[in-house]
Amino acid sequence: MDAEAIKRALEGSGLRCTPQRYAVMAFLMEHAGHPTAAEILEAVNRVDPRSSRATTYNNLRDLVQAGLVREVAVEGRAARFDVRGMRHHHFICDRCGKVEDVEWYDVPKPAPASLGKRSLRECELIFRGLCTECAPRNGSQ
Amino acid sequence: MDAEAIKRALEGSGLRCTPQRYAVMAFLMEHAGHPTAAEILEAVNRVDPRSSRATTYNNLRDLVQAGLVREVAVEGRAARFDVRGMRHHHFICDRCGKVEDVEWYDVPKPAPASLGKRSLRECELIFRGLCTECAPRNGSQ
DNA sequence: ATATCAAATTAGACATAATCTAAATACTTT
DNA sequence: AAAGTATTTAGATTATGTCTAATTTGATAT
Repeated sequence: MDAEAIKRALEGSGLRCTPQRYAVMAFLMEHAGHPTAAEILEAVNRVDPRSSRATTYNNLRDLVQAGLVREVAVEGRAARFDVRGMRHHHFICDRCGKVEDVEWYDVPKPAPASLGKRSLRECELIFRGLCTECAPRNGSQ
Repeated sequence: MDAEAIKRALEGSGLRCTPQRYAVMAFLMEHAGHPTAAEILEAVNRVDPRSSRATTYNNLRDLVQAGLVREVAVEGRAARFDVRGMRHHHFICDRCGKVEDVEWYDVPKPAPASLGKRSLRECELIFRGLCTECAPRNGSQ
């Protein structure tokens, strides 16, 4: 989509806009499905095969550190990623494990007493249940 | 702690109360620190070395399926577990990755429109920031 | 332009986490 | 006791992620 915007975002964070790094950002922006590192790598190399596994992992780490990308908190073995654009919550399907976005709304903060000396940066909601595909075939299987 | 309660909980879910399975439950009930499977295995075998890795993983899977144990949604490589006793939210430290419990309070549900046909079972909050230990040494390191 | 230097990329080895397989063992019910 | 099912086990296998050391790239200063 907006090549210039990606370039600016990267350089604004002190990261060079390399082809590999750009490709990771571009893919994440076009695919809100919370892909895993392996999926990102495969997708990037499908278009123009020129990123190694180490580079993809390095870039994901750098982008997360720069705050441009977020590692989503889900159970399950592989890390999943998100562009940190619009804030949103997450819905995780009990049955198929799919992770979907849910429109953002503000969440009441916990009582200061239960936070103690901790410093709070953000709150995120995780909903669980059955996704649109899995809800109908409820109890069964 | 309450050996009989664990036994009843297991059998109520159609699971035999084997020494290995019991040990997993007992350990989880005494340690609210969201241990990984490897930590559970090691702790169980420290007391009375008699559970294999496969068994520990099998039992954790069974206990999660039975709804007695929960796999906590965190980023990071290793799955972490919880007894499904008192409800609580989670706080994840940005710096050291520790996962701590935060006292439960009710969370406003999302607008029906943003859920669509999905069926909602539960909402859980994830807080992020710096834990009591990491908050002081803020920016540094 | 060219030299210089730090940042980024790479292949492949390594490490860690989780699952699978096939055989042995332990309960439960008859 | 016999039969049948659930459970456990060691070790192989897969999946995921990290590290290393060498090379390449790209920005900056000359």
